[in-house]
Amino acid sequence: MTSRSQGNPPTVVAIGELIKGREAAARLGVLLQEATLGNSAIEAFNEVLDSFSRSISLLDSDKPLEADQDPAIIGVSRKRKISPGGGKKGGNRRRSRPTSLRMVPSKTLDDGYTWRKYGQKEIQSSKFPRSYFRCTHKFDQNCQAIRQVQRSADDESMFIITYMGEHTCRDPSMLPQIISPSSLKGSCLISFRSNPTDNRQEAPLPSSFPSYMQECHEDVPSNLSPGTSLSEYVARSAPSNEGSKLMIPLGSTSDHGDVDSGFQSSTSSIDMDFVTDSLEDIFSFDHDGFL
DNA sequence: AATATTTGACCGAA
DNA sequence: TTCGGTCAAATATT
Repeated sequence: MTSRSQGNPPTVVAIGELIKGREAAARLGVLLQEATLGNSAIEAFNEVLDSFSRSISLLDSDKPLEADQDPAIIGVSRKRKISPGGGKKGGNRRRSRPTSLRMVPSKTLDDGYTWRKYGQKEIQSSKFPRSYFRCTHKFDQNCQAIRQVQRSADDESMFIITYMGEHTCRDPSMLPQIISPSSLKGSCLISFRSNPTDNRQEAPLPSSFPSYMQECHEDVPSNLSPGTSLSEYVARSAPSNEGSKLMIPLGSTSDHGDVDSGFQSSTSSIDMDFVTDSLEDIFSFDHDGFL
């Protein structure tokens, strides 16, 4: 049955509606960015998202958001239970709570990283299946980044991409385009469409569906029960206006106590440095439309 | 041949 | 128990 907030159907439905509204607002945010509107517009947009998130977390009292913090980056720590497992197939290790979580609405699945799909699952609260990706370099370089991709319940041309963990890999093929994969502010997304050298997709979205065929094929079985009620923790950004500068939200590494990974310490900051630096140089970001 | 995806089973948490 | 996340064999793609 409805796992979270069960036993309270109206609330569940309300939450679902709020989540839909939030997704729609998030999409609007993308458009706002593309339109390069002023700060005030984006601020207003952020407020809308914030209201949605707050309402959702209020209603969903069973699962209070880690509020007060930037909801777009929920850092939680739970010890992973290592079960002997041994021999048997199947996931004997359920994913321990990620050190960071960011939800990003996007039209394309390309974010400059290389992902390997490792699963797909129909989920109760959505009519579309959820796909699970891990970084291609998980074993290569012990990169712990994963992401979940799900088509938006409201607008199937949009995806809600949930990033968990951080990239500790340094794949040369992705360096020049690493550029803020999850954008800033958690719910806004930058659409970079400039990488002639790389064959990675990046679709301007000509037709109805995004062309993200390079590494993933969401086929959308497109039939499932009419999941009216969603129950996801929705992450959103807080008005943390750092410096109106583009920033790569790799961080928030503050404290995971649980993931091993020996060498991830400084890599991210190095990359950030490199990226921000070269980006400003190459692309000359003057996005005043950004916060 | 190597590499990536699909898909059902397994597992832990709620 | 159900639900969602992961594994890994089978299959597809390169």
